[in-house]
Amino acid sequence: MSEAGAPGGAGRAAASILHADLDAFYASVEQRDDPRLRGRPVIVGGGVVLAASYQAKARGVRTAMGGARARRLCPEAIVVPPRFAAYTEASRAVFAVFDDTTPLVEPISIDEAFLDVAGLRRIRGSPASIAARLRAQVRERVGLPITVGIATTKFLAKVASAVGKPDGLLEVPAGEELAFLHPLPVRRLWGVGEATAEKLAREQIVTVGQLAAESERRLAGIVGPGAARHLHALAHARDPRRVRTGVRRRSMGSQRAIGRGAHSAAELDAAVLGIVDGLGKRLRGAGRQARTVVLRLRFDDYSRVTRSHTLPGATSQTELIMTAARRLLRDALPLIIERGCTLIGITLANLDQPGSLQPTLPLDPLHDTELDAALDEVRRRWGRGAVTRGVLVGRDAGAEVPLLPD
DNA sequence: TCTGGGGTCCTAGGACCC
DNA sequence: TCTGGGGTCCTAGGACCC
Repeated sequence: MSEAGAPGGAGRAAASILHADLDAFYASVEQRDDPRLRGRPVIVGGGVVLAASYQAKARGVRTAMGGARARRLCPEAIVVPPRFAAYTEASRAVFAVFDDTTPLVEPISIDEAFLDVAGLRRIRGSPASIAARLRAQVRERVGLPITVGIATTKFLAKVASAVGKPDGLLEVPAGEELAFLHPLPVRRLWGVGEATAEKLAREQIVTVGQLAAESERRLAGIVGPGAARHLHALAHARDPRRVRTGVRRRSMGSQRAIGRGAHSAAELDAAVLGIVDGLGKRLRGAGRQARTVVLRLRFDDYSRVTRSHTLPGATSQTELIMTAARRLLRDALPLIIERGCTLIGITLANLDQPGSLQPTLPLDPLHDTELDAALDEVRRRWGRGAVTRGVLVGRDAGAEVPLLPD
């Protein structure tokens, strides 16, 4: 089965999805800004490795590895603390290059994005030449190496950039998808992590080709029906997802490590307050509202739990979020005392889901001006988008007042 | 081997309503 | 008196990604 719509009526869509991925992003920014680090093994981060330069990767250092182990593997590595402001600025500059390339840019993270260049052939040339130019511009304007994968689908473009690293350009031409994909290990499939790879290995499924040869039904017995459908499709290079612009984040969170040992209730409360205060600012800065407050805890033994509470209506008010967070914290206190807490975090979810809050406001007698004032009060407290209808209680009890959700 | 901080998506059970 | 099925919402946990 092939996608319709290729120019000239050819049966198959040309490879025109780009996946652009900065190489060892944090470490590359450090090497760019400090000439002494160039060409040398660099590790960003102390406790764990946030990023490693390719010279450090060559020695076996990997992202998320513990700092002690990384230093053992590569004692001559230069360890530098992260400078998040510099990475944010570099990312902004790189995305400006993306935006100059095509209007169809879908950011995935601080250092990677999908770009759709299907409509640009006449004015900007082939996808491969567009990608080459993009790489040159990122190098010139931002001073960073970037790898671009080109394919007919998002997933294959992403795999292509991973295989093409570092500082490379790799196209999987239309028609050659399976030949490219099937020799690769299953771990390359999006959604196969350590746990899933192990389950598959127990069934002698190690390569993408071996996975593709299995029936979806059998896969479902190994990894569950949802994952089976997903992996089966990817292994056959089926991935209909479009490059989407304007995707909004669905949750916003912050957490901090608080060290081992006993923490007083006041300490925990202060930590949560600091986190919630920061999140409230971010939330309001983004013009968003949250309905669900999630408390995340990690314990001495690295086990984790979450506790959540959903508010009746969305809010961006620090006070309301903090009230919910405090309650969650109080309920989790016995667990914290028993197991020892080393990390505490708050995630705000259900962003911009208005909910069905029905506050009651006394209005007697009912005048329009009072109703308006009451609505203003509700909107001030709970956000403008939240108000969609009202119900009259008392005289004309139960009558609905339609309100425009402004 | 030791573990940071930011996210996404899926599953499953219970409550509740029709 | 005993009994359905479907749908939504909420909570908790797990897996995964960068």
